[in-house]
Amino acid sequence: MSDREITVARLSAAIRRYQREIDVFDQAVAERLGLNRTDLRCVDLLLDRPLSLTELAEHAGLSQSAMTTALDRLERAGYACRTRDTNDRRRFLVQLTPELLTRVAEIFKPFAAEATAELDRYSVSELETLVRFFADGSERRARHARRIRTTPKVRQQSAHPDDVPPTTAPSGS
Amino acid sequence: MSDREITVARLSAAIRRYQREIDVFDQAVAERLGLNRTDLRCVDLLLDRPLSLTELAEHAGLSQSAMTTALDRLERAGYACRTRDTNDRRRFLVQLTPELLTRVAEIFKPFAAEATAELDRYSVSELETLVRFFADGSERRARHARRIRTTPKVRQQSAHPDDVPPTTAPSGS
DNA sequence: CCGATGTCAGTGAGACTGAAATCT
DNA sequence: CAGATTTCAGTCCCACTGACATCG
Repeated sequence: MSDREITVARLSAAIRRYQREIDVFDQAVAERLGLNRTDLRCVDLLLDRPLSLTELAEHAGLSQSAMTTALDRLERAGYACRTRDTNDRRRFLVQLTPELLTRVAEIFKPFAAEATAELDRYSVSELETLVRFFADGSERRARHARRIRTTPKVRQQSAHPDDVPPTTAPSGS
Repeated sequence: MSDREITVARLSAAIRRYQREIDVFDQAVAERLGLNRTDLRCVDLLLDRPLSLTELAEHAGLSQSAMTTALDRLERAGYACRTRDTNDRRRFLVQLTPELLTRVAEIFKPFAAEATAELDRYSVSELETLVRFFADGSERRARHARRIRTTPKVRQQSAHPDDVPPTTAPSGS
């Protein structure tokens, strides 16, 4: 096994662990805020910019009804609010409250400080390598997610022939 | 704004997008396999090695009861099986079936091929930079997840004073 | 009136707590 | 019997579908 192969193997393992720790971390953040993972994902999306309910539902991968109840939860928690769109009075924009922004900042401050300090230990060219890697990885994952969703399933025989073999994805989870 | 600051900002954005695309990708994989996200997480854990039900529950962050029903689903789908532990006949080990391994391989093959080819465009020293970054990030996230879970909440006044202010995390999500 | 936006009602999946069964 | 492992029963949260109200 070459040096390169060894390093690639270590990188694969490191990425796998990284993904798991992101999950653990996000779970801790959600619990601290008293939110479930779905609501936290909505908060993350809203940190970029206010969105209408429909837009939010699409980005979060929820139905409009589910989005309505999720948004009700966020409002009841005092983390978001509906503000009528002045141009189109059917719709509204969802905005995060200062309350939420404050709490998020409190939670992330120590983490962000450490992460920033850590980045000082990387040269600009190393940082650019990282940017390239993450950008490529994002693009590739997005592309293959589409492939996986759209590729027709090969005839797959169930291990339990008495089960109904679904043509479309079973249990629309 | 210095070159470094600009690159750091781009890196932050790239990482944020990366995390979202991982979520989208995992969702597509789960749907293709006919699993929910919880079950997919269990599969991911079992790819490393067989685990007892209790171990699996702990790693997946589930109660033992929830783990039982999740495992029932995986068995019914033909993706996992319970095999008695010969040493301790109370417990069993959960193993993935060849059926599942085949399907996972089919799904990931094009993705993995592309990712491997992409890595050829990085020097060994660049790969080592990536390993360092992911390892540090994992460790930091794990550590701060513990901090977030254990730090006592500062007296936080709810935006809705009529709500019951929970001492522990509400809605045990 | 038609299309778009958001809400409401009813249903089902899945996770939790707590009690029970089985094995060492 | 005590302790560990897994399962069962009942409950609750949350997402979905489909119908409905409202606005442009």
